[in-house]
Amino acid sequence: MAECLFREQGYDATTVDHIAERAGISQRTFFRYAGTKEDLVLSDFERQGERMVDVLRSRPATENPWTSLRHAFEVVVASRGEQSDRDRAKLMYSIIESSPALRAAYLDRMDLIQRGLVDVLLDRPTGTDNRVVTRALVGAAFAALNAVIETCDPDSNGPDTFAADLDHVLAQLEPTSTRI
Amino acid sequence: MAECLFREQGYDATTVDHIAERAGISQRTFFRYAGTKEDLVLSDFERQGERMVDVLRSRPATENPWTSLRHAFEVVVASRGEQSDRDRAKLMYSIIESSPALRAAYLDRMDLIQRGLVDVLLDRPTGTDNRVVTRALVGAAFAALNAVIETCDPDSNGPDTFAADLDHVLAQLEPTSTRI
DNA sequence: CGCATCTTTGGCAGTCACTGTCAGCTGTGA
DNA sequence: TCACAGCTGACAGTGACTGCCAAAGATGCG
Repeated sequence: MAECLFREQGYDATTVDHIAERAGISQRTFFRYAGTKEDLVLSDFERQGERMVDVLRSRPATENPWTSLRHAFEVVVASRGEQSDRDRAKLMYSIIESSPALRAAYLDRMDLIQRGLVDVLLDRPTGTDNRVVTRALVGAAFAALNAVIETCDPDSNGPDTFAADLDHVLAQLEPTSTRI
Repeated sequence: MAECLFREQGYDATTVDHIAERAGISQRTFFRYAGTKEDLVLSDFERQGERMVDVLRSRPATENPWTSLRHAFEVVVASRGEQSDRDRAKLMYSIIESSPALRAAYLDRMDLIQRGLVDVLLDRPTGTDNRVVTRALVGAAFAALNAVIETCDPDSNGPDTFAADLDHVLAQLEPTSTRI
């Protein structure tokens, strides 16, 4: 819906009034449902984040955290299965990148997701209760994920290059002391 | 100046009009100089980022990137030398944490700094020109830095616990293939 | 069906950050 | 003293967002 407008005239140039009019509702109703103009773009990521937390919680507590995080990232990999999904993701990221405020909000959501994952890892009976290192570990894994998302060649992308790239970068980045 | 107001009544509750009035200038002049309300808080970090890029560029191109980044982070360590510096940093981070929008903007600046560091590393004649992995590496190092900043016990902080903590987390997080 | 009640919706006014424009003031050099 | 450049402030406007209230619609019950 609104994505079409964003794609056509850009995120910043599209006013909420315009979106509401196109949707056939009042501006007031728009804000009641969407919460925020940013949420139109970012709510998808938020939902992905929640699923990542769920997946992480479902992993065995004795599993290597790095491996568990890789499984959580499967949520993102899965969201890029079809070509149409990949096109949509590409569009979303180009919209996000087009507006500084939106990109900032996106990074904030990512940060919140990371905090959620950290809490899950700290809840494990095994493993350290070292918040700092766990926070850093999750941040590092996300750095790998975001690097792949960000730098992933947009076009001519084979079906599952994404998963392979992610695995490659995660392997390169795996901490020396993988068992923290 | 404005920090006092932020400390006293909170960031969001302090309007630009209020700040301008306290500074004895018009709102228009405020915006001409400060650019943005957020910049009042974040310009310090921006300057730190530039210095980090300078430091990284001054390191030998053959140096292990992880080590080079640690040297760049010395900028942050140095900015916490005195107790008064640490108090100020604590205040700044509490202000940032108090406003979602401000935290988002902070994360955005951090991201921009990382991109700057990535470009420096990619300019090195030695080393790979693998953007994805380099991006992830810098992100991982920043994850360590931010984890320490974020989780650093605010009070009863010995003089240079910060540097020690940072070294510890960076060591734990150092990628398996430290030489990428 | 009629009525009461709850929810949904829209309009209105207001706040706050931010911008463009323009007119007035200030300082500087000729 | 005059001309010109730069700084400053007032003003009006935009765009996201909120609180408030009244109208409209849906729902339940006798």
